[in-house]
Amino acid sequence: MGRKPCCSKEGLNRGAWTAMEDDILVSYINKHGEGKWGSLPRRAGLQRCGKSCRLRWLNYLRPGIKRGNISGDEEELIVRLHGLLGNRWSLIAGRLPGRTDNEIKNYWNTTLSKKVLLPPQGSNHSGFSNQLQLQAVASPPPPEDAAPPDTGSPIRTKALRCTTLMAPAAVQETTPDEQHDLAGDHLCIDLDLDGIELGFLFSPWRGGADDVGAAGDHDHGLFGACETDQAADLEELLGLRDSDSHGAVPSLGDFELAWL
DNA sequence: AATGATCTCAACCGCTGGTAG
DNA sequence: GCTACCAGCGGTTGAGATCAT
Repeated sequence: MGRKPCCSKEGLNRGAWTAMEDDILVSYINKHGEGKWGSLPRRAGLQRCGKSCRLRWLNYLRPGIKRGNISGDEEELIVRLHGLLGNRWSLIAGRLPGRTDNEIKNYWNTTLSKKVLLPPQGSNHSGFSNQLQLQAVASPPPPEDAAPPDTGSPIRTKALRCTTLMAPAAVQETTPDEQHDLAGDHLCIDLDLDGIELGFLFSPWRGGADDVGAAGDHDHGLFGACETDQAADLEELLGLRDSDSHGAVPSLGDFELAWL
């Protein structure tokens, strides 16, 4: 569509950045701020395309970037989020302070994808719990009325329509049988994610059906109806629950913000 | 020590979504 | 509504590092 090809200009530097180029970029951004990547190279006096500058800044030069040594906790978080979100590296990176999407993508492709594909039986030498391995590897079972088997595809995180959000209080007012229904096949949420019902996607995080009867009063999060540690974990993973402030119910707006 | 195989990760490429005109 | 531009995303590449023989 007549789009200007990036980096096609003759005379632009390509490949690895030099220390001097890094200095120029950092000092320019420190002085003028991020943004306007298209014109930044010209204004900063860099022989690079805007995309290259943006990438260099975001993945390497930005303050607060952690490099290397991805911890076990971070690794587990990546696996869990990947099982939920798929290759949405920027979203996953958003839950890992100091990590970039590029780094997580690389780490997944070179290390974690192999680990996760290891058969779960036998020893647990990969460092993941068996449950975690299953969650990461297995696709959730499609709901009966699921639209087209777009299988293996994780959540499409762009919520198109939110039809129902059942408050935990409402759940608690239901009978035990109703609670069972609510927490059985789906969680108490009906978010239409481009044809995919969010509830079933979260179902694998639930414990067994036996857990349902144990629903207590202490969990009041968005996924409170399923009343499992996994649900609580998921809320934290998605930023829907502040680990320090148990009991806070996120608003729908919070929920959407957490996804988008 | 030499050499080929494998791994890692920074950078590039092409595409999409948002938006201003 | 159409077009063009910009920002951002995810897949891929390739140079350098590391490992195995």
